[in-house]
Amino acid sequence: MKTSNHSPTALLRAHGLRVTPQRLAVAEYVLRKPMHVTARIVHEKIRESYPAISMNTVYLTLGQFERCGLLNRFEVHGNIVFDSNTSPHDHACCNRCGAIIDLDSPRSEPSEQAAPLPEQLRQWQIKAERRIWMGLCPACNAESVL
Amino acid sequence: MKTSNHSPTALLRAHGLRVTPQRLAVAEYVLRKPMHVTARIVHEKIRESYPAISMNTVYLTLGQFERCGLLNRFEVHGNIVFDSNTSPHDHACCNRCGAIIDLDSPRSEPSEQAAPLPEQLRQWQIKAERRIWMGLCPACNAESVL
DNA sequence: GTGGTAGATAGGATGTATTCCTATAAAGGA
DNA sequence: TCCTTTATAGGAATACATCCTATCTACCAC
Ligand SMILES: [Mn+2]
Ligand SMILES: [Mn+2]
Ligand SMILES: [Zn+2]
Ligand SMILES: [Zn+2]
Repeated sequence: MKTSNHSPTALLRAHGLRVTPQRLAVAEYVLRKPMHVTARIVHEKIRESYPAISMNTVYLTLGQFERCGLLNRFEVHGNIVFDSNTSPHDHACCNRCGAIIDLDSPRSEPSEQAAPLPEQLRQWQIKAERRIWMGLCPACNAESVL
Repeated sequence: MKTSNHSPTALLRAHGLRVTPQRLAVAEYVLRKPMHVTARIVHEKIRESYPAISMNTVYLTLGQFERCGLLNRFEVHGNIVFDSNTSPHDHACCNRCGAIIDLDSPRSEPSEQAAPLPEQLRQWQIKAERRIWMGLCPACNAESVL
């Protein structure tokens, strides 16, 4: 079993990216498990172990990871969110606390669209479909009743 | 037939908004037909006939219209877009030229969700569902082939 | 009509997320 | 080890949205 192929270092190499401490730190934090992060969150987190990292590097690195297919990007409430779960899925976002959760989409296979492509888009070249439910998460909903 | 009830003036009054020249100008431009506009676009347009209007007033007015249910707000590519088509529908957006089109959703009645509410959201209080297809519109797609 | 008051506007200041620029530093191949 | 290419840090620049406040005005009561 070649675990080296799954290490962050090997992952970077496999995508033609030079292995730098900054990229390793970002990869180890972001790609470890499915998560939703903003550039600011990544910056704050990485600085704990790598205080000199700049915001610019975080943006560049996340953008590269996106271009490599290691991350997806979407927006919610005007913020850019990076998603390390790259399989097709939908989201729900709490309007109050900002929590974002993954939804198990009812798609039988990854390439399948969640919904049939509307008639009007027959001439379009569709790259992505985004679905997001907005509202109050259970915790915030309970608070708002008080 | 009381057409006055459908005039912009009557519309503002019906929603408890004072009738000012600025609000009238915005209402006449934005609520005339279904459209997607940003605050910047509204500002530029209104200034043609009302050069003194400020960006701040445009933001305030659009926000008030939204709270009255006369407009919906969503985001695309980091920009806030106001939609004067307030019936439930989905969108497609061109990644290249930014064009946004309405999609006839396959919803039999306005209150119906376009897709069944996912199991995981049973405890949530959902306020809105957003669906957007991203890609290249026919015109931009043709250009990209050249 | 007039006057008073609550609400609206203009203009500018402020905040914040993202991108751009550039000199320096470092990765990795020869 | 050296060299070339690429990455990084830091700061400037941009762009959008919101906040603040003095002035103005719509409109209601009289
Ligand atoms: Mn996700
Ligand atoms: Mn629309
Ligand atoms: Zn919440
Ligand atoms: Zn286009």
